[in-house]
Amino acid sequence: MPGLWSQIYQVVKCIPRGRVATYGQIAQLAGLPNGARQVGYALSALTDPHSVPWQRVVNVRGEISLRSNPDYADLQRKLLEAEGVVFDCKGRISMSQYQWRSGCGGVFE
DNA sequence: CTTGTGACTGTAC
DNA sequence: AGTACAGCCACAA
Repeated sequence: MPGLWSQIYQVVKCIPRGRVATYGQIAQLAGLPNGARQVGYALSALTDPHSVPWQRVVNVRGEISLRSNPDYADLQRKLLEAEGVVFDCKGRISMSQYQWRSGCGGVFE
């Protein structure tokens, strides 16, 4: 039985390439309807960034959040652009166009 | 157990 | 559009 954080990581891994998801969305899919902050905390505590597409997680406004590491924010944007995600002049993503619509195999739908 | 902190979100001004 | 505040949850001290 995986813990809540493992559940969060699992959901993040389900985000398809070229798509993004919000913290609240992931929280809900992971079983934490009000745990958006916890999702951020889980990602900040990520010990294995290599196996989790954390770059596909953004806030509900379509912006990159990263508070303590603006350095990583730049990396996140680069990675997303490499996947085909386009940022507008204000550094935001068109969520209506890129937000991931859950479809992890049937359970989440 | 209480307090502070954080990669969040929604409402109000 | 931006700023301020208040809920929210898990973790460290």
